Amino acid sequence: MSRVLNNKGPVRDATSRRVRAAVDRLRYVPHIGARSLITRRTSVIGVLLPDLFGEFFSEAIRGIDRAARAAGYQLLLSGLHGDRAQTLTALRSMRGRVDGLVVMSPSVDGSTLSANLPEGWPVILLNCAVDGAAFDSINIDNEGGAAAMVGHLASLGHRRIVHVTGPDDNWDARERRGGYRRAVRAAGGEITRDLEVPGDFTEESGYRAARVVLGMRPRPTAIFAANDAMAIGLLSAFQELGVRVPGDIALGAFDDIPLARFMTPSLSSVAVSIADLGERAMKRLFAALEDGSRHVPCHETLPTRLVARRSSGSCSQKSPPLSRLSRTRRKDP
Amino acid sequence: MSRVLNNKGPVRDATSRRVRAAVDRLRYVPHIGARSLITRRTSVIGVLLPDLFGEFFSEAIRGIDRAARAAGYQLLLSGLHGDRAQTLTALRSMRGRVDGLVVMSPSVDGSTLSANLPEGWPVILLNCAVDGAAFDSINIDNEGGAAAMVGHLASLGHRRIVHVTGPDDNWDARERRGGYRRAVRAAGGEITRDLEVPGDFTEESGYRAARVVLGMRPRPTAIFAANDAMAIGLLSAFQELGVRVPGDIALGAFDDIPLARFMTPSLSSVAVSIADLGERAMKRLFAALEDGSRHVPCHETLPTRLVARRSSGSCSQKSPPLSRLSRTRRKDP
DNA sequence: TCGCACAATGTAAACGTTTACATCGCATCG
DNA sequence: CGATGCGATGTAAACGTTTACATTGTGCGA
Repeated sequence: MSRVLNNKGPVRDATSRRVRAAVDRLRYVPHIGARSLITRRTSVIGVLLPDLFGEFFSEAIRGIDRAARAAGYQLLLSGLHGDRAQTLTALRSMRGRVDGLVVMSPSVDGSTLSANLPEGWPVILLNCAVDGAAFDSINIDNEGGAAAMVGHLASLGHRRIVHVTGPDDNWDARERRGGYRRAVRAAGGEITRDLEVPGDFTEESGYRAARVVLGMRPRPTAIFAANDAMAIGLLSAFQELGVRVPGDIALGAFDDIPLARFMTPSLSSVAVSIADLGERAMKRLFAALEDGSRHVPCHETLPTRLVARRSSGSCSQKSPPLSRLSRTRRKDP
Repeated sequence: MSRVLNNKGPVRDATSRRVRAAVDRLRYVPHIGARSLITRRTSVIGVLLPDLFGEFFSEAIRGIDRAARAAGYQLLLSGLHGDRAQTLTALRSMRGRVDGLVVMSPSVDGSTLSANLPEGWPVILLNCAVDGAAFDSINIDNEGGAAAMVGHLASLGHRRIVHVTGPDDNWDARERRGGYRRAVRAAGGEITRDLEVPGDFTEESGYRAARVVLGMRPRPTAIFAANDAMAIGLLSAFQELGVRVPGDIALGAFDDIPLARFMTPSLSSVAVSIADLGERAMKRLFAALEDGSRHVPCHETLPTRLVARRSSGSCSQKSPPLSRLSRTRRKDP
């Protein structure tokens, strides 16, 4: 019976033993679905991610899972592939299955989201272009990180700095471009639309951007790529074309994926602890869950860290120190 | 009412419209949890993974999610950190929440698993050390892949080939060691316990193994690392110590993570399509779901592909071809 | 005109838990 | 000795759906 399994209400010791014996004998396991119907809590958190791809995603999940496990929650995962209808479907099928929601969707606009999100649900938005106080949110300091990288390049003497952008409909991309512009302006550098080469966060678009950049006159002396993947594409192209980095042109990027330090030359980038982002989001979600309906949404911005390596020309370090090795632990082959 | 939402039973057009109007007006959304109580299906698949870490895991999830989404299923994710009790807890809290299970757990033994798995549940085992016909299973051809890599090294003239192993309790690791031994024997090479250096799949253990290998007399001419992460550790150590690869010592590994081709020198490895593994598993699971109780468990082994790059000394290719670039697409920064 | 078949709709049981409440036995106290 | 209170246990309603079944309404052939 329910009272002995959950230690609720008074129950005599003998009875408890008798019940437990029967439970064992019949291999009875409670049906969690039925329980959550009456309890109105599922111990499940819904997680909506933009794309199930690459290090970024896996890091985010790792942080989220760590916090969830610690709090006794499970994760209902959904990777929404940018499609609006799919987002809606995913949201809908979460109803009645989850206690709260973590949504990371840099390319979905705020109104769509808030229109389809259930009223009273605890929701944490990660890196969403949603303004206002409607929901809790945690964002990466894209603007500050980008400005730091561009400032770093400027401090090395560069004044003609190209920015290879991310997609226009991506919130992170827009923020990073903003940081780029601010830093260029602050450094008294040149700021034109021509210096912004459109990309889409893929390696391939970086590869293509390389030729565009090399065609510019006078040739820019530095590039800030909006993410590491595009920087890798740029490096590949430069290597093929015999352009030396950072000798002929300096390069900085954003994300600091594990690959970055293994590139030749090693890639200067802006690091952000994605796992922390996820873990933090969950902690806030649990807090909101406790507070119930009387919860004031709050907004947080996670700082970034500039990692100067060889591609920006600031550092002559040859090999990575061992201390960083252990970070990339892989339990599974 | 249920009949109009699900298009079951006869219902007049006018009534249907009237009901739908009310549904819209009240913003009614069905409670999926309650529905699954009576229908006895949840449209959710439980996924148990060894560790939520790195490319390997994210690729697996990606394949699983792709197939699940296509079939209208959602994913209940759980990363079990090797702990037996946690595995049991995870399994238990899946009861009543999922229609089927995908379990990837290279370090859990078969008896533990089959003892705690519900009787009639459709379950697919990935890379598990579970023998017999109890459950469906899909495995990677670790043995064959390892043998291919070692054979590749032998064909380049190497006879004294070291194997840096994975953890002993890991099924993949044991299989790969078996492949190593078979290939060495077949090539008439030296086969001693001394040539097997213990590792644990981490970069750090690879780094440490490097010094062990360099201390051997006569010095081995080639190394087969049981996974890429350890090979990266080896490369770091060799670089620091001024040992040239493949000049002084050749190196081959296993997994072909995206990083492999960006290392200097680029890393020869054994590729396996993890995403395919996941997708395949889901398809089989759905098939089992259809068949109901009358389903014969079947076992499958996924082939691997040898990718010879510079670290093994077989190939002088300098930069990766563009065609491979698009594979590493990252939607999110 | 009266059944009759059949389509449309209303009704209630069922799924497997939790929990509020009723009941019962027992000891203590007036 | 009977009333009171309390700890232990039994009972049934509730959660939000689906579905089998009962009921009602309608047109049609006999």
